[in-house]
Amino acid sequence: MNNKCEKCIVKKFTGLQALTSDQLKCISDGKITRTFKKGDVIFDEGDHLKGIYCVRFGIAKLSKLSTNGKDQIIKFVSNGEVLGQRSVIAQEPANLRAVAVNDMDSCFIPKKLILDNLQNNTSFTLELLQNLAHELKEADDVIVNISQKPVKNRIAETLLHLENSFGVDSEGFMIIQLSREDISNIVGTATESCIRMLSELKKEKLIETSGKRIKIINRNILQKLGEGINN
Amino acid sequence: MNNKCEKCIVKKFTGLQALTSDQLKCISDGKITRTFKKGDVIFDEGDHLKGIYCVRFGIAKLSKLSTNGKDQIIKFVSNGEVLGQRSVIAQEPANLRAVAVNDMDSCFIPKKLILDNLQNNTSFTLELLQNLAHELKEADDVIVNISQKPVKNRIAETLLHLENSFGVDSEGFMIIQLSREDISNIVGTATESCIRMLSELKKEKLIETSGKRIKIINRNILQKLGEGINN
DNA sequence: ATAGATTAATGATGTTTGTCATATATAAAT
DNA sequence: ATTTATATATGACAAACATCATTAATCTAT
Repeated sequence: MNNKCEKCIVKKFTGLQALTSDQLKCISDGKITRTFKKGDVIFDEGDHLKGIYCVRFGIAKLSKLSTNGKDQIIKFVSNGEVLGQRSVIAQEPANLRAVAVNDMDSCFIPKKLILDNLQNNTSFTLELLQNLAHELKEADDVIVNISQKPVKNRIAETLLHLENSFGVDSEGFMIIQLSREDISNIVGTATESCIRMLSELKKEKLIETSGKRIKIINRNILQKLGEGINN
Repeated sequence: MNNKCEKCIVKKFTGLQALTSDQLKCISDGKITRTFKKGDVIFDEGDHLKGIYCVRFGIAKLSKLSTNGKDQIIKFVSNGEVLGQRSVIAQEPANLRAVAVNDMDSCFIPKKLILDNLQNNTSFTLELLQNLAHELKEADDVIVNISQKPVKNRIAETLLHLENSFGVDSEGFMIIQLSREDISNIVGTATESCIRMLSELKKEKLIETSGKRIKIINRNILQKLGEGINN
């Protein structure tokens, strides 16, 4: 569905730098791959990352533990997108925890290679810059939404966003399957509140559910809700 | 107080690129300066920026209008820091609005010069990359705080952060003076709620106020509040 | 210095959201 | 297949927060 491998940063810089280093060649041949099972911690807050992960297949969630014990989900990363680049670029410990939402295949790119390329490969660096610029915009938008919209509206928006990012199966159910707790940790609310709102959306015939599976029925009204329009 | 001009990105790249272009020289001589008065809009959401602003003196706030009519403040920018780089780098319209909190002097750097340097000046590009990486971390932290901590705790944290960023005068009052509405737009709450919480903090002898001026008295307890510890 | 406008403060009240308790459904393990 | 654990659902209630109304204080302009 969402096969963005042509956007994968690995391809970008293998193509651009014409394989000057052995390491680079090694990676482009796909030799350093890492697989994770659903629930595996890819890296944790405070970890010193030895490289970045390019997701070949699967979905990871990035989250951060709050002092109140809740684990706020910041964003999801999937096919062709990259995990851990901020920490490696800034040469700082990871600010977020990365956990596999599904079974996951990734390509591991050692830190050294990244840092070498930062020095020598302008196209690569510019690509990263665009990446961070985009992430920053998204983060700012999340700040506005989360602080100013009520829970129900945030859930509506989250559902649309998840459907849009990861697609639906043949029956129209969203591919990504999250626990109610995960959803509540995206919108920043109590799990019970999240469940209640989903029930409401169900009663209002905007969504359907079947276990963890969620199907969006009335995209229009959900959209309006997401934009903060309540009736 | 907070004279970070040695960190100013202008100095960074004038120093590093040894003034190869006339434009560059012109800027480093401080010829293209722009001043703003308190309340002036430097740029607005959706504007196509023709360059970035390096703040020489003063403070600007970056905010974004929510669908509920509230103007969420995302961050402040002051001496030696840069405004508008994300939009120029990404070559996108501004995602945020920038308004002068004080009278403000800035150095305007035309877009063309930035983009040229992105192609040719690795050190400059790396500097920007570090910048964005840092901003992204800060934005992620804000997401966690704003979604998981109660208003009072967020206000405590905000006050400490503002004092820390902009310093205090000889009497110990914070240099930056914001309206109650501005503070409420940082923490994402109603103005009245914000005022009530400030009154509470005053009763608890954690802060003192005199008009818009705020002085922090008990830094320790405020710090604990900011960390989410409520007694 | 005074009038008018804006901002701050506080009370009363209603809404939203969180917490705790408990029931039901679903998944996992033996 | 049956038990055990875990996730989902819902009710009852409490806490946090928003909204509206009103008064007090501060700022601005003449």
